[in-house]
Amino acid sequence: MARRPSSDVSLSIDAIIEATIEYIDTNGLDAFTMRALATQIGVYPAALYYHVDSKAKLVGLASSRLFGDLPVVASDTGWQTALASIAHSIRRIMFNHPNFAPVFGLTLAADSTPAIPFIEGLLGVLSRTGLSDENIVAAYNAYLGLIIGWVTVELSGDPGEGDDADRWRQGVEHSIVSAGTIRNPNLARLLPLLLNRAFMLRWESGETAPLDNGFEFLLDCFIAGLDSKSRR
Amino acid sequence: MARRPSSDVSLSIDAIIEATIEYIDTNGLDAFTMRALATQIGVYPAALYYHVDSKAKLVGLASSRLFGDLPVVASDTGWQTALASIAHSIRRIMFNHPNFAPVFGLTLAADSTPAIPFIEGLLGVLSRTGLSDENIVAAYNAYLGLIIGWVTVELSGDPGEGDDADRWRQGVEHSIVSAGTIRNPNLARLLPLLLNRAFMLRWESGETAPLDNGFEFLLDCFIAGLDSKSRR
DNA sequence: ACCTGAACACCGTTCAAGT
DNA sequence: ACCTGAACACCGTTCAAGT
Repeated sequence: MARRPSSDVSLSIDAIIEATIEYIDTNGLDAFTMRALATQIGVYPAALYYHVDSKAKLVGLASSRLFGDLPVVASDTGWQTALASIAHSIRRIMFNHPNFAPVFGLTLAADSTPAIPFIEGLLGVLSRTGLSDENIVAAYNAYLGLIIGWVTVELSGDPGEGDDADRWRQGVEHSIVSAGTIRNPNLARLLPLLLNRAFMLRWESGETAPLDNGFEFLLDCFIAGLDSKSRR
Repeated sequence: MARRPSSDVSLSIDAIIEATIEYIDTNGLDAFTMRALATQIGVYPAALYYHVDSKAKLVGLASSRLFGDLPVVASDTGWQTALASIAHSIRRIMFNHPNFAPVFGLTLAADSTPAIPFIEGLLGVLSRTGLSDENIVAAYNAYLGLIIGWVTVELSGDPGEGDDADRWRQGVEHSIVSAGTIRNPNLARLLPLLLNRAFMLRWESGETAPLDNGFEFLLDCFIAGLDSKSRR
């Protein structure tokens, strides 16, 4: 309850970022407030503002930090293998911090200086495709946005807990099933495969119901398409 | 300033949703509060809660509404053309409401009953590929998540206005340029093509600096990859 | 049924004052 | 330099009371 002045805790921007990640991981993004973070650290809320500009920037810093130690890929593998490997690494990181899903996109705009070794490595892999420089940049954007964006929506939309969510779940299921009639033959045919396993037709987020098939399919298509483009 | 009891305004869930879209489009998501919305409508804040459960659900309803009238694609075109056309339609809708970027992902989890005609049409297009039912579902998820997710991150990360943003922009540019040295040869070579035109290396969001090349490249790769998969 | 008016329990952020 | 203590200007949401 009472905040301890806690002379043993030395505040620093790094410690604040680490505490932010820990708090959001365990309590969720909605529960994250500057006051709650201050209480957890054992300090007055205003103390945070000596080290941090605003709550929004702090969350952005925490999100960027998560991508800080991306593995640098070995340079002796084929670029197809490397691209698949990097994609799985990023998705794994995001799945390790699902509560950050709504803000992962911010990382792609924030100051990414610490990610430069990763960027350099990725550009190196893409350079091995033999594409033109213009197409390498296009492929870089296509690839990064595809991973971050796709997994972001995969992890989005958790309805939360409680009876309210249960009623919501049943309502969604009922409205979908009752729509799969003669008017919607494709929906009716695919219904068993779609229920809670497809975007717009699910009631769980990727955290509890990952869409592995969809992600692998997308990655396969992208790499295959990149391959056919590079051979031209 | 003073709220008018305004006997001429009849409140309804539809009117509230429309007002929400208008407010967020013009003032931004951060500025959107239940109190501000009430003031704009000319009603007391508590009045909104007679029609709406919570602010979060209202924003979700507004986001879903934006996708409510997606064009149903003609059934006589090739599936490749249809997929490209639908993708561009969705991206256009999202670009018409860039302030909704952080919540577009919610639409893919929310109750999507009004979107069922669109879903049925998309499943019909994908059925024309000749893929197995399992792969049709995988392709459905790959495709929808790719569009919504990619454009979401494309539109994310606007740093806002003001001198603060200007200093941020220059700081990002400087740190990138100074990193493009002998240690990072690929970054150095591609620098002119990357600056403000690539994820993690830009200081404008897609709203002011769209990444058309990246999106077209991704769409091309996906459709080409889907094509090669369907021929097997 | 639908809205008012006021209140409750919070927020992010600022700032003088301490050390 | 770094944190305290208190305050300011807000929030979302609830609820009795009105009509």
